[in-house]
Amino acid sequence: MFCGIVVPTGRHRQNDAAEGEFSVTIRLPWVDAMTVAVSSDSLISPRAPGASLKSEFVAFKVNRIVEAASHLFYERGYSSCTLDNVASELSVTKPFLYSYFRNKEAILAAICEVGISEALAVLEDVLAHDHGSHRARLAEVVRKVGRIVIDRQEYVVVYQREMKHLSADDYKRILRLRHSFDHQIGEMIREGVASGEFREDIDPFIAVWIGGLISWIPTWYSASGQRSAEEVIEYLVQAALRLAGAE
Amino acid sequence: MFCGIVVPTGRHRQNDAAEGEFSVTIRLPWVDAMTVAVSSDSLISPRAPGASLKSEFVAFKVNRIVEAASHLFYERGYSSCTLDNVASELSVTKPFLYSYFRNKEAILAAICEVGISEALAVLEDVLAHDHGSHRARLAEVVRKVGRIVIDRQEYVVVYQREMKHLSADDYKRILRLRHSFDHQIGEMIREGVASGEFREDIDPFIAVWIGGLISWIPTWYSASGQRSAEEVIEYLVQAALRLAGAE
DNA sequence: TGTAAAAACTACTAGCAGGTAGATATGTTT
DNA sequence: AAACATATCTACCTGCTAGTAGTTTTTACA
Repeated sequence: MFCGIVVPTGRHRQNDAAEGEFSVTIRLPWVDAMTVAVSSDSLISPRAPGASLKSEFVAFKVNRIVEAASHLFYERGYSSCTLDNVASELSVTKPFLYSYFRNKEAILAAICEVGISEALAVLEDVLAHDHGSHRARLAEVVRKVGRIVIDRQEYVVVYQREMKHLSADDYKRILRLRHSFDHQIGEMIREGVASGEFREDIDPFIAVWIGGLISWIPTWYSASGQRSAEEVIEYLVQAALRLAGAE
Repeated sequence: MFCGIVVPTGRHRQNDAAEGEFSVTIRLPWVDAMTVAVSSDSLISPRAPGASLKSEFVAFKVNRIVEAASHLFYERGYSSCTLDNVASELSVTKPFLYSYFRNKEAILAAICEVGISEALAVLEDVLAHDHGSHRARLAEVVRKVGRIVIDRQEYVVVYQREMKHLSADDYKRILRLRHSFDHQIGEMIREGVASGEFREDIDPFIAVWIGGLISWIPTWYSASGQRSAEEVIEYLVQAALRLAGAE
């Protein structure tokens, strides 16, 4: 709609009530990172119900910024990539970015949050449902998280490499998400061992090794390479089960 | 000796012949990255035989620079870390660095080369000796490379994260080393499968998964953490053998 | 079509960081 | 001790980049 960022929609309509409600969350014009991951639609998460068209516009633009920045941060590194680079990638100008993000670091925080919050959501979804066995549950978590790190490849790599540039507050917030994820994975494996489905003689920190398998994928996987994402994920699941001694 | 970089030696002696010979390799004062990894002593590789005392001084200072830069690049990232930071870490000045390295990127190249060239040396050493079985040979390679990535933790992480900032030439040179390493590991595993010692139904790219296990260690291992390096390495070997189906 | 509000832009600043020229200090040899 | 060579430093330049103030353009709606 504006300057290369075309909002995909039909008619514009003002919804004052909804806008008022939502401004608590969106905090225009300083959209903070937390909100980004939750409120954006197509790329990052489902449309927030009850959001006004206007806030959807904002979420859409925020998303496009995060997407473009993620790609450039991935290629050139966070510190070497200028906001002018990001802006020109989107055919907008730097002050445009500043009307959606407090500063450069806030864009990074939004990127870092994508991968980990999606992984956490998937994990909690799997844990909430019954899968018959601990083995099946582990396989399902690994399969889904594997899918995320492949789909969000650039986000994940940027997160891994550039997290040190986050402000203290953002760093703590994102680390909390990460710890919650790690903790739940660890628990899941402990339960599998206790149930007798996984071998008892495995490394008590086996979750770390499985995490390595998964975390390393985004650095070597190439969408244009020989192996399809599906193939990689199947072998990943096989490798994870073998590490857990649950073949 | 000068300004915080104390060369640990007794007397100074001039050895014109040796100096002349060596200047081919050392190329004073523009020591390039290749030479660094080969010519430096205590930290990176054994003393080059026949080197003059003078060239040892140079190698020592180059080493100290690489060490300090590696640490700061690890903590702050390559692009965010200034050469003034590196210089003040060593209590020297920026032009001092420039008399040992062509530019900032050359320091990065030296860092990147440490881990991969050591790993390659270890791999070729293991392959040159008989280990009785393919299983034992794989275990030995994994054990030794695991030790390197732990000992050279910061170097390896900087390499993984910052390689994109290398000049095209340095990039190509270091990537060649890396490819040679990957290729030989792949061959080793193929031989193990062919011999019947490893399972046949494993992922043909299993070396990539084992590589992930190893490459991920430097990002989570902490020398001050609960687990000793030896313990981590033993579990690493166990995990690698299990992935190869060679328990 | 006119008008007010929102969105985006142009043009700028201040500070920083890579890199260098020339001065100074240190060591060596006779 | 003088003279030369080497090593290191001081002081600077230049280009770049995060962030901003104020102006212009676009949109929504009467």
